[in-house]
Amino acid sequence: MPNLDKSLIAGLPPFQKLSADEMEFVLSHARSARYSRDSAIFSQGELAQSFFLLLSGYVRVVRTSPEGDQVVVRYINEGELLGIAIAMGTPTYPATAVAAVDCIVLIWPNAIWPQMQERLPSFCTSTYRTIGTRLQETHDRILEISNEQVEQRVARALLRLVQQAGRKSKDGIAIDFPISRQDIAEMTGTTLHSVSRLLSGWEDEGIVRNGRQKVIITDQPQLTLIAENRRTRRKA
Amino acid sequence: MPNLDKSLIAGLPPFQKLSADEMEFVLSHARSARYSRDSAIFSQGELAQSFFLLLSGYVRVVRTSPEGDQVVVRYINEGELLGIAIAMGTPTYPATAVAAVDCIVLIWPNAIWPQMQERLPSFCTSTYRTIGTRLQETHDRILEISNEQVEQRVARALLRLVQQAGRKSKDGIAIDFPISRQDIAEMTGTTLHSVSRLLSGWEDEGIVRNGRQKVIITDQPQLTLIAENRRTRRKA
DNA sequence: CGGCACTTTGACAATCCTCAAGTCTCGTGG
DNA sequence: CCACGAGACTTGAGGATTGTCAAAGTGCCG
Repeated sequence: MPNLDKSLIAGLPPFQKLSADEMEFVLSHARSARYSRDSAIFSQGELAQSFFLLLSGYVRVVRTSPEGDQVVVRYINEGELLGIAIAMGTPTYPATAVAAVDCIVLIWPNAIWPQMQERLPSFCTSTYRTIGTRLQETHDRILEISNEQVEQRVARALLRLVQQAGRKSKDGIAIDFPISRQDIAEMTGTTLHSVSRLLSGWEDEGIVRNGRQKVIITDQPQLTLIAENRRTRRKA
Repeated sequence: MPNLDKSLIAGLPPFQKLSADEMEFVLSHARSARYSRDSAIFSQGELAQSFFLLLSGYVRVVRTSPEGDQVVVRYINEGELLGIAIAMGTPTYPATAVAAVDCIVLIWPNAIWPQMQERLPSFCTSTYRTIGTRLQETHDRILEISNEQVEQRVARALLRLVQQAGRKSKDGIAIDFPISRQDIAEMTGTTLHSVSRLLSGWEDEGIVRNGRQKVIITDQPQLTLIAENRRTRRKA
């Protein structure tokens, strides 16, 4: 196993308060792996044997219903944990994680979780905070889907993506990973057709620029207006 | 402070594995309180200073958006924890808890959480499992709202209520607490009007019997059919 | 260069929300 | 005990939003 350097994880929230020794301990039990774009890091229903930290790239987490419908649960950024079924007492992964771009992850076997709980309480606290935050974000999403129009929801989703994974390009702010209309639809509870229509309309108004699996936001203030104005009927 | 008897909590999942001494310890830090119907146990945004266990009654947990829209996050049953912001590292309560009927709760100050973490790991593990389960249920709800019609969603919500708080009555299975059309609407992301129409229709078909803040399910198999029989929203 | 996946766009329709007007139930106070 | 009022519920009409169906572009990879 290659040596993993402390600089990989130093400064990341989960490891914020750890001493050099403790980071050594953490890394000594981790291995790293590379996942190429569109490959699965773990799959829904699979027995959870490890938990993960994303070192580089972006991961899309997808949940599938028994009927085969899907939603995008979230996108994971660099430095975030994923697959932490062990911390939730779940024997299997509750969703599927797919590399949205080529990714590098650290992997720990679930077996060391008890030790970490004992020796690194600050790490665990951080993990539980992460789960709590995600629960609340999910509730906010239910509020959104329940009470807002498709237009607002898509606008908000884009703004969140900009916030989370925006990268300055010369035309505006681009989402830093490939994302399809279908993906956006699965984030907002609508269809790819509606998303496509909205994006086309916004492009005509100079708010975004569209491409294949690509969205560039060129007028964020205007998009924010759309997200907040419930029920602004704009005509051609 | 009145003496709290171990029999109050013995057998409840969070305290399953505790010794008599440990239960003594837990109870020595708890106080009990009574909340009358429609009163708030804690409020969204309020500084979280305690966590709770519902001994008797039912509690409705509601989340409100900045715009004032509400959704019912869940109903809490007897024996369940609520207001466990401390376990999620949240300084304030993320939702409001309202007594759906007269309730009795146990209350612990957040200050003793660190001690419990240290002395009663099984209790904490159970708490984290609870949070994990709720996160997954919430994701399932997003799947439902995103992909199913109003009719299916309301049917499913009723079935879940039956499962969770069904009580045999001579006509069928009644929901064991008062629940309005508006409440059901806020559970399913629709309007009280749509819920009312559906329930009226189902009453005509002999599937339910309706009353003021009351629903009795008389034909559960038929309702299950409605919940599952969905016009799929699938794409090519 | 061919094929595939992604995207766009039009036409149409239905689900479900909004608005509006009642009716019914129940608790409270006279 | 009865009347009253407020909150809960029902129901109808109408139409906007947005999903469905269909078909044709378009960019990209091998």
